[in-house]
Amino acid sequence: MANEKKMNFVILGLLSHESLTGYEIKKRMDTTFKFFWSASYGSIYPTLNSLVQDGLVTKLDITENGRDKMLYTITAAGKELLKQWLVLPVTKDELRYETLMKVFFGGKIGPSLTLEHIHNFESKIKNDLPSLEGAVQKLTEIQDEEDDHKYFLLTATFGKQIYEAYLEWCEYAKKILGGTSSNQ
Amino acid sequence: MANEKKMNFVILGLLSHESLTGYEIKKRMDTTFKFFWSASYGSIYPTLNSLVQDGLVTKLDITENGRDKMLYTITAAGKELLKQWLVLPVTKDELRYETLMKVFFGGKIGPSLTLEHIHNFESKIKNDLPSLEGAVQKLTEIQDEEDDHKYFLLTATFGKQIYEAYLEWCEYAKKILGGTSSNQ
DNA sequence: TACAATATATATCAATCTGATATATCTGTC
DNA sequence: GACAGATATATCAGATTGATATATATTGTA
Repeated sequence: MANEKKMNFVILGLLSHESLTGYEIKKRMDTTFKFFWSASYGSIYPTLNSLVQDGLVTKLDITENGRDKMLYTITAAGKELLKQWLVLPVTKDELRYETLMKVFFGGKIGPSLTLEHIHNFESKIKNDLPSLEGAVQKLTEIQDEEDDHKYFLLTATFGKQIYEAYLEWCEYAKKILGGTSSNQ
Repeated sequence: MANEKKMNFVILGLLSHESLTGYEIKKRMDTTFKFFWSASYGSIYPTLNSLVQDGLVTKLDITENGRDKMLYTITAAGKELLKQWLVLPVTKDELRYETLMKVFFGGKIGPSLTLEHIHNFESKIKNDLPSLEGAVQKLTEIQDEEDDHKYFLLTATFGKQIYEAYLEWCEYAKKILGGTSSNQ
């Protein structure tokens, strides 16, 4: 249990909220989870198959609008295993920023080319920030005390706050690197 | 070139500053790079061998204190390839926080158990913050305009600022989750 | 109406990386 | 002299990515 792969639990978690297809699971990752987790189809589909094999999820072949889909639903055993995993201590929190790596070695290419990486980073953050702000706004308005919304609000707020910190750092970086006229 | 693995360039970058053993490379990752990049021995040693094969790095078998070491040194070709990679646009910046995942699904286990994850997260951040603050302090005092220190300062400052943002979020999370008396 | 572009949907695989494990020597200390 | 901890290298099963392939439905537009 302790060393089972995490993708199992990420998918069980999503399915604990509602039944989904593999494609929909990928979409959730690319939107809701975007800033703290990601996964590729190459891990989602094989994981779903193994979860079915282990009786943690059931697979239903449905046809919608003349299109074939596999709808996955979590079982009681799946819910139980998810809970067991959720209480285990976190094993890894990882930040892997290629931008920071290129900034670290920026002395090899000079301030002007390094600033390009920082501008690209800033653009991506500015592009993603509004959806996080919207999520925080929407979740703040909900008053329901019983629901999961508190937890969703916490993750969205995390994203909003660190993205704002990123933008502050970008301003600082531009000040530090932009003051020089040399390009190499 | 565009799709060569990143570990090549991380190692070339470190070796562009000074010659190192595989063990020392790992140590740099675990200290200096800790908060924005990591690597295991299982990728470092094989990568070093392939870099030697490609003529980007030379390997020197030395004996120090009666102990055998392999010292790796970057070649001119290696320096050139590193520069070419550094100017390429960043392909991926990734945050993968298991803590956030467990907070997101916190409704399944309740506020009390979710708070434990947040406390653990907070402890780790508080433990790592002083070394980042020390690095920022030290690098700020350096006045040398020609050196790489500006770039090191930028990465250290990034770490300091986001770690501070994390701690602010922890306070907020404790307020949101701590106010309830229910434990499930 | 025809066409292109995009979204929906699943599947597979080589290349890569992690985490664990193994082995061996050196250093400090009790 | 026994033990823990640091130094040093190596390998491998299992997990994951990024690319690629295939096929149908929907939407916009000319």
